[in-house]
Amino acid sequence: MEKPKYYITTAIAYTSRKPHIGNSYEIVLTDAIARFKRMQGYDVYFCTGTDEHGQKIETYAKEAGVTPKAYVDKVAGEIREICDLLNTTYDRFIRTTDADHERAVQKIFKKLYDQGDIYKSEYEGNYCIPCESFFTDAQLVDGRCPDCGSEVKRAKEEAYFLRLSKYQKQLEEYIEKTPDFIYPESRKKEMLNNFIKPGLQDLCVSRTSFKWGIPVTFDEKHVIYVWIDALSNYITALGYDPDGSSELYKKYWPADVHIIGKDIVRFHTIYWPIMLMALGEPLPKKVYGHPWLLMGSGKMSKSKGNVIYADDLVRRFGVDAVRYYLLSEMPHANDGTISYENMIERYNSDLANTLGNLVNRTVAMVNKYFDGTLPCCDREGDADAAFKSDILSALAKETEGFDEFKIADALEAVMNAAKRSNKYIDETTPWALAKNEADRDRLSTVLYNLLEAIRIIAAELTPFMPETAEKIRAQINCDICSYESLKSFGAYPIANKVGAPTPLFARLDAEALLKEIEAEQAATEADAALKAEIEGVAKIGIDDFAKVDLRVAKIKACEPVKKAKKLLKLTLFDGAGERTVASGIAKWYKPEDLIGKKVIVVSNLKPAVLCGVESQGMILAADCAEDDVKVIFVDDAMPEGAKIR
RNA sequence: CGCGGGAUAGAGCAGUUGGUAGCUCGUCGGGCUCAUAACCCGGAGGUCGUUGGUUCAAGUCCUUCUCCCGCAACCA
Repeated sequence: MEKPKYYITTAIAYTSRKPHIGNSYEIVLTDAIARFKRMQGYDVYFCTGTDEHGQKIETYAKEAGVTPKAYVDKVAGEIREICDLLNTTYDRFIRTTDADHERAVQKIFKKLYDQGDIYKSEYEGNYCIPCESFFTDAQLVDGRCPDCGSEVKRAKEEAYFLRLSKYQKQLEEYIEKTPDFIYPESRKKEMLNNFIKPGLQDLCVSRTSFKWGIPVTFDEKHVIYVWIDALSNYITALGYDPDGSSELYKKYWPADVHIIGKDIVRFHTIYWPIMLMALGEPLPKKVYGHPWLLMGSGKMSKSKGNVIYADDLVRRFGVDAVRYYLLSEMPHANDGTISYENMIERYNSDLANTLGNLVNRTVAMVNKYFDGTLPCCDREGDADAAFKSDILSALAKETEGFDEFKIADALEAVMNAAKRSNKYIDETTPWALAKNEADRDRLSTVLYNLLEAIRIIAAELTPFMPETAEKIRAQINCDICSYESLKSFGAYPIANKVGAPTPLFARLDAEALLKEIEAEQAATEADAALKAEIEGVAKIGIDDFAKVDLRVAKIKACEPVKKAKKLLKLTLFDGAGERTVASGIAKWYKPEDLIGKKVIVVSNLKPAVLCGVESQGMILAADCAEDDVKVIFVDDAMPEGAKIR
């Protein structure tokens, strides 16, 4: 019988910069599922890759002084290295700059255009000249540019559009009729209520404002914008072609699941299905929007200085420990937090103590009492039936966990089997049996049961920790690990001679390690700060500084800005008159703290509209620490309007 | 009232269709000595954020408020 197929994908990673550990979670998660499905007997195709076009990359490349292609080659290389470092088993690593992808995307675009689903029109919007950007009416703030506050001009730009509206109803029906399509469930409502039901606007799918993209074949001044380019990777990777797709495509499409971050659920459950409908192709069966991995309390970001990279973690803890930690610590729906403390704790208690020690003590006993080979396995005892049944029940729990994308639960089921095995050792006290020659067969049976349990555990652990599973198999000298062999007890060959007991995970000294990490972080932070100082701030001449007009001003009035969390609206007297300034300091100051105080205002800053308030300048404040800002107050004796230089 | 998610033991989290509040770590006590100062058992610790309600019964359903966090947007 032919194996059932299973097509699984991650989102493709944007090649703007090196991804941090949060970005890497997705590939590990997907890999665990892919490996499990393979173990279950599915014919799995696992696709991941990189999204490499767009204006942002064009800009970054320019800043770096290299071509966009050179830039993305470098970052895509880094991303792929991380995937490999994390021991992930993707079948294809697609890049949106791959020739086959580009060709297919152009054909898709043409097909949709020819059949009228893509049409040429004008992007009519409000154009801000300084920002060189278009904004919709909804984006404008008081009729001005939301970025710089300048006046905008009604302008038109030629662009191609995809008719989302035409498929809206069809999509709505599909989502409602396919309850499993969007997962977790909570996101489904969000999509339907917030985006689909209010009505879909046709999607702008081309750009003329930058060049770094796949050209539209029949209209060279346009490049294909991210949607059609990036989303279609899931089919082009398999060899989709409007003129006749590959066998690979016919075999694997539709995807069984797209694993993506929760932030892009919208694109995958609205734009992508509609593209497929327009192409007349089947829709993916499921889209799983996984939660975010947070570092400490906030999202990981470079500016917060709390970024952790996969390679740092792997270097310190080993690849399987990192995989274990990511997979066990992430809830299936809520965001998860990671920290070094927690990571070390889990490493010691779960990997070193529970799992590593179980294998170690068992193998040690088999060697110590029987020289590595057990004589028999048929002297049953009271504890055995319950033990075997508990061990065997792990498989169903693990399977259920994977089926529901509750990967941490699946992993926990396996680790519980290891705990159960430790308990069995206590129940049967092999060291006591060893003292009595009459109990020799019983002792052998107990150890056999343990080896068999370990065999099962190692197999079940493979999707999460492939290297460790392999090490365990080497120690027990048995590589029987098929899914079928996990359903009943006793596949371990009695005649096998076990290897030498070698600790799988050495315990970590938490205190020493944390100290070391702290020191290292402090060093890199200092490095980064220094670097920023040297590189980030270019030297300016006195004439540049002279362009900035700083004045002493008195705060006459102050109030919070409605609909803005961070802004305070200040009314300043600068000697010549009153002016309004919006300042993002609401978190640190109350209006009454400020009224009457004197501050420094940048008086010749171009006005900007923020949350409906026109801000005519800015007041100076210092970033004192992570998340701490202090306004610079000046001596009350300084007259309003005094120029500062 | 912009949208959405949270608030459960010292910490981190589970709690499906309402029916005795659980897990991991930590902590305290005990057991064991095969093993990586590991393993096993037990105890303590929670008015499930707040107010009111529905019900025989509410962590779970409805309601008031408070506080956190994402997104949108705005740290001029």
